[in-house]
Amino acid sequence: MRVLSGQLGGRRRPTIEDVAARAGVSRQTVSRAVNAKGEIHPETRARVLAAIEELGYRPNRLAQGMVTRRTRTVALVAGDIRNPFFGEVAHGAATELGAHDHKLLVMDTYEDAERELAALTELSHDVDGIIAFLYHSELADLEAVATTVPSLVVLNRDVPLPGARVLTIDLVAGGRLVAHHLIARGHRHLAVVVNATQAPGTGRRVSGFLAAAAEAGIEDVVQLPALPSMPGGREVGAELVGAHPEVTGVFAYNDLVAAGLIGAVRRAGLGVPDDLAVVGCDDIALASAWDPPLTTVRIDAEHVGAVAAQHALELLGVGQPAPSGDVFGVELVVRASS
Amino acid sequence: MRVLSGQLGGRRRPTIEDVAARAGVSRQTVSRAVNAKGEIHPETRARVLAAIEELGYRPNRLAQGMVTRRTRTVALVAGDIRNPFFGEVAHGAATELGAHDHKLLVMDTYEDAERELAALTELSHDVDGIIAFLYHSELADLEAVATTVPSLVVLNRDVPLPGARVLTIDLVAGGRLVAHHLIARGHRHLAVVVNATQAPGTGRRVSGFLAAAAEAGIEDVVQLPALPSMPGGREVGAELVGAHPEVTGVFAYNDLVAAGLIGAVRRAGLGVPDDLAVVGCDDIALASAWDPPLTTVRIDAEHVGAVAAQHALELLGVGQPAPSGDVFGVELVVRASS
DNA sequence: ATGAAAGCGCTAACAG
DNA sequence: CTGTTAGCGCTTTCAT
Repeated sequence: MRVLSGQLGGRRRPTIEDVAARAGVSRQTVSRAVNAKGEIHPETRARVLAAIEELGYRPNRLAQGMVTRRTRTVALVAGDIRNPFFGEVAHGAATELGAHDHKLLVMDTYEDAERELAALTELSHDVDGIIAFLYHSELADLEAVATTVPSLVVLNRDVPLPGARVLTIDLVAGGRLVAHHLIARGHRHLAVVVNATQAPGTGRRVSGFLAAAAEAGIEDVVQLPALPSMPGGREVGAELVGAHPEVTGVFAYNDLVAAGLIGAVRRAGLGVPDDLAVVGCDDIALASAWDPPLTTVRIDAEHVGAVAAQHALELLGVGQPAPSGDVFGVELVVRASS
Repeated sequence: MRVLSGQLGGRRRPTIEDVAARAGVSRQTVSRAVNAKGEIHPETRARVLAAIEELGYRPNRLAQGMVTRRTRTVALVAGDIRNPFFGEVAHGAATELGAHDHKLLVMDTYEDAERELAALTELSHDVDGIIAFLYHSELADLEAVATTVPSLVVLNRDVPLPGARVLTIDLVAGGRLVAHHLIARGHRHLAVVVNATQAPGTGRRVSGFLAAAAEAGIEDVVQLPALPSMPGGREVGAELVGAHPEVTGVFAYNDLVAAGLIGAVRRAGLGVPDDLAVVGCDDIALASAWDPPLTTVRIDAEHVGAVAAQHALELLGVGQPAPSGDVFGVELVVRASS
């Protein structure tokens, strides 16, 4: 007999069989009562429910999943849950999933190609659905994942994936908005922080920014690769000050990078926005509390998470259909950093 | 008799049986090769591994769990994953768990008593372990959870739970540090934001703060209940300005509350720290980017998450023993808001 | 309206 | 070292 470490008492968890015995019916009848499936006499049903209550019975999800092939679990695969943006997405998704008795699993990729694929591959066998912010996976790999997992929702990757939902945050527009804003304020020497984990010039927000700048006749935008985090922003801020003193306006990839960048720039003795205008992206809740309050591209992260979850659930045949449309709009929130 | 589903349409996921057939051995032998358990001839092992590779076999976690009674999943139950503090904890925990092939589930409680208990009860049947920031559960309920779930790690609740791990972040000391700091700077009229979801005067950080203030002869500390979020901080900031103009120093419960509070206070025309000194708690990564940079109680959230995960795993008999000791130290980081 | 039988895919215990 | 025998707890046919 095995002793389970950490387990206090010895009582075995009641099974459907125990309930059946107690109620004087068969397992199937209990199952019917629990799942409200198939015809069942109200009186029998009441007796079963009473037995369930008395015994404190809870269906074993594993056993259920074994036969239904569902785990009632959806995973969120994102760069780094420490980024409040993903925290907000996770919150929105978890809330929506919870309303339909599903749970949320989180997995960080660090936007690393290998980790991203490993996460998808591993999860695809263990969860009902995956909601993923993807940056590196090859289409062939994604197709394999889409075939394996019952429900796949891809954000930020405009790939053709039949059977999956491909949702887009309109960051091309976001990037354009930032460029227009900076140029309208008279800035001619621009820089943009690009995600160091991605190919140069790639990424929706960056390409939108570059396109709008080019249209305005500004072709020589400085591109600064950085990790999409506060430390990444610090490094790139120092570099900007040292190597590109002519730049007066920068699009900082996201709010975290903006925070680090602003700190570094000030430490070097320059002022924001006077010497350098800084614009972020995401509009995390705290962006308005900074010094200075951050100009940034607003994304309704919780809404994105909730809608992504709705799509995941719809693909699983649970809940109401998700709203139609596959692009989330963004807007520029002008505060004091630019 | 087996029903074959592979012939016509989509390819069926290979099972251990398929691998066994392909390698010309029994299921048990495949199992041994996969789990590196029991003696197995190296040559046989190689053949099995080859078959696994060719078929792209991955063990079904549900079926495994069915017999091992393990899901390889640990849950983090916390107030609100939108709070970057919990994001950092989640990241630390997920990283540690991932290193041992376990996954992290997240569930928010909003620090609501009912949700907290519901989360614990539901999860206790579905995961191997629970790491929980708890605020409301009765001891009897916790004992029931501890009995059900194989591994329970409780943070922030000093309750006797044999078989579980009860870890403490030394927020009593944190609260004392804040009081000493404020008093040393000459503040005599103090306020403290208390968690509106908890009983007044309760909570480690608050009681530490009040105790140290009392020892210094300050008994009439203003207590302001608020939700532990930025909106909560805004409300309480407005209230502070309107109803308690004599207060010159406030301990804001956590960094989010501090952010909201500072915003509200400024909007009312007062200066921080000149008119009001504000101290937060948690030291989330962004606290140093604010206006002004926030004085706060530093908690190494990622470390807390990682160590909590180590305890959870140790209770499950996985990985190395967690470090001894059950209290996480804190320190006061003095910046410019006080 | 209810029950009986047949597994889902895997591992533990015991043979050989 | 390897195979055989039993289930884990549940739902899905198919009877009755």
